[in-house]
Amino acid sequence: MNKSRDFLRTIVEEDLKSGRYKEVVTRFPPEPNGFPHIGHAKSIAINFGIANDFHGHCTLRMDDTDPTKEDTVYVKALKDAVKWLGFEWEGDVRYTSDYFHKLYDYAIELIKIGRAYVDSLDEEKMREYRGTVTEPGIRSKFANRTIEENLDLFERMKNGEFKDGEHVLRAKIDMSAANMKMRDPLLYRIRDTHHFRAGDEWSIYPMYDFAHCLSDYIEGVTHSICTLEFENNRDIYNWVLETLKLKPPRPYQYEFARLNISYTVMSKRKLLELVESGVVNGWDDPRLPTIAGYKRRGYTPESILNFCNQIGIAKANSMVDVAQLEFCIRDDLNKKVPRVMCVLNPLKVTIENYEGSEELDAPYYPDDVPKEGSRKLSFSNEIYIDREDFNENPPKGYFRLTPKQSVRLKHAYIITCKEVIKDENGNIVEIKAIYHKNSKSGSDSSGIKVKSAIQWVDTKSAKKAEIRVYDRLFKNETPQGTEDINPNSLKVIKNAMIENAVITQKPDVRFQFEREGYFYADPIDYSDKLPVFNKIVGLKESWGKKKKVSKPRVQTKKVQIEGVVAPMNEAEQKLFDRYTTKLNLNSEVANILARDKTLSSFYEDALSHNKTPVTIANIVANEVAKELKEKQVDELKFNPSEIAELAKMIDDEMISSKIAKEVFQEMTQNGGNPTQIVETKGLMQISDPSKISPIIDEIIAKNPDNVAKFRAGNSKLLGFFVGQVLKKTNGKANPKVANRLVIEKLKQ
RNA sequence: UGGGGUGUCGCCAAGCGGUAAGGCACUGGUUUUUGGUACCAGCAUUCAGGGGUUCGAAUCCCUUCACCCCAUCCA
Repeated sequence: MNKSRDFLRTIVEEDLKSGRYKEVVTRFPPEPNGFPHIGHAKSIAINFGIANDFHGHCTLRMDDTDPTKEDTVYVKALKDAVKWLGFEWEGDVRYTSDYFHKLYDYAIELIKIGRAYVDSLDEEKMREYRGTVTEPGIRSKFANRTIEENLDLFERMKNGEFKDGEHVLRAKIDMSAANMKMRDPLLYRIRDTHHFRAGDEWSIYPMYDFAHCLSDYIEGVTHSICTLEFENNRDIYNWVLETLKLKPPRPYQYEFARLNISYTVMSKRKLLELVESGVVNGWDDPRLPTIAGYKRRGYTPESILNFCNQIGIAKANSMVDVAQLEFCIRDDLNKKVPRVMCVLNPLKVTIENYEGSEELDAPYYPDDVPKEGSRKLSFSNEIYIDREDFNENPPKGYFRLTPKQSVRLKHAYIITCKEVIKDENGNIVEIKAIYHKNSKSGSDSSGIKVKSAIQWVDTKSAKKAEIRVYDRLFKNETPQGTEDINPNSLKVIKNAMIENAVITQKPDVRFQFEREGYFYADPIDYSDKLPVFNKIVGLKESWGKKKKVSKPRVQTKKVQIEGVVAPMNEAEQKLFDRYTTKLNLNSEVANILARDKTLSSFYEDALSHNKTPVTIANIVANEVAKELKEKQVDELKFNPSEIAELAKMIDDEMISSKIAKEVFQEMTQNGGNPTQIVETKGLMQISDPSKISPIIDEIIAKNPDNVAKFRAGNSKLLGFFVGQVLKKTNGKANPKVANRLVIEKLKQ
């Protein structure tokens, strides 16, 4: 864990420190109705990661409350994903369906205390009665059923006496709640469907909002972490646990932003569409952001996990650049994977002055990768190089083979082009070259300088291989649908030639094909007879890129239209006028006070104790206003007269405004008289220059770099020095005096 | 539109009143038998906009704007 924790870890740490929980318990709770994707990986990394970091544990729970959509194939995929990423769940896999009996009992309990009822409205009516976001809803007449009636009906629902949709169980909360989710949410619905685990035992199934919080509670979860779209559901989560009066400790819900990656889609629906329409070849298509897809493509779990760590956890909706993921896999593979040679697009080269054949020593790793191992490479007068590595009319800056430019064959000799053979259409079909005998790799005494070393394979020993080159699935950064599909997302190269050392390796191996990228032996289609490799990711390229036009950055000044502010009513206007003219408040402060009834009466009250209207106004309009955002006046631990007293101390320069904030902080938390707080805490301001001066000297002596920077014109640093003085004096130094003194001393 | 959220570099993201972290991307340079890697250097006088409070504001207050979520018997 690094120094700056994400907000979730901060919460967990505080809860552990405060003793709210003895141990942290999280859970990864997917619904088994689809294949997991990299968004799930983020959630897995968060939940299991937090549990690991704080020595707690994490459960894996299948949230299987909708029998119409769920299936065991997804359960398997989900379990595989967690395991593949290297995590272990606590105990057995849990299922919400395991808790159906307990959940049913809780529902009965809710009915018994009059907080749940059986509603028999049809779907349409129910929607109508729910109201809209701006209008309150109406309670169903069935909400008046007696407890006995509800109990009876609910039991009969369970027993399968009714058809789907005839009745539901609802929580009795508030049909006019501003939060739409709280308008008597559904708890149970009738589903005459076979459940993949519970079989046909149940005719009713609990809804997410009822099942989830209680399942968390049953499992002893402490921190229930989910994505942002559940923010509105948090109220129900709390309502259920609170009205059931469950024995503490109970879980609390926290939300984070789900993962989006550019050039791909993440929603279950869109993924399903791609698979079903045949745009991709199944859920494990290497172009898909599914775990199965990344796995088949050749991504390592380490790289995915590292990616999850890099992107962080926050609440802002965001879209991560794929480049970040690509960096992670390159970074991982660079350290791990052997380099071999493969020619994707072969061009024959005949070396006219070479006879016979030989075996060349070729290490698997470059010098900067601390790994051992090498293989023998056979070399003869007929080899293949990549067509891209020869150019008859090279552009400027081309480093490879040309009629005039020699090149090194990696691990072998330097060759020079002598003749270009073309077919009747003018296509290059062969290169005739000569090699330089004394330029052998490792014992080069030729003195020839070349600009690059290229990969090659010997025609006699090389094997044919199929290479599947994957590119991003979509053309757009934020694809909407199939219309944005990149038609070239898969290119199959049938005639690539690969050095035979590769073939002797077992599957589940990754290689770097030199100068091309990282490749993975396809776990399904690979055979020694027809090797098939998937391109995981290319090497970082700086040559091709230069030619691209870099978009000129258009610096547009942000212009924003100001909205209209509601005009003040007559009383507010009168108040405003009095404040600005009589009391000399600035218009902004006067405006804040005049428009807020509680604030203005608080202010008036304070004013009766002390006649320094401006200082009091500033405190009321800023500090008191902050408190009143979350509290009612009668909840405040301080009163107007104490605020007036605080203001007086500021005016008398007994304390600085900085200290005043600290005192105010204390007043809000524990109450108390400001004068007393200042006395007991010894917060009286130090304004005597002779006391502050030596401290400044000390700081100046300790920070010669910053002194130099300040003198060079970095005036921001004034804040740094004053800050240090304040720190040394526990905030008591008079900052105005300190400011003046620092400037004086540094100007010398 | 009512409610709930979120705005810090091209993309993520720290920061919680005292010098705007870090990663990716990008741009130079050094090393290099991968146009890879590694290394060095450069990349926010400014935190959605406007006001206010303060010696000092990304952080506190007011206000405006933009985006996301909520009216499934889905989760």
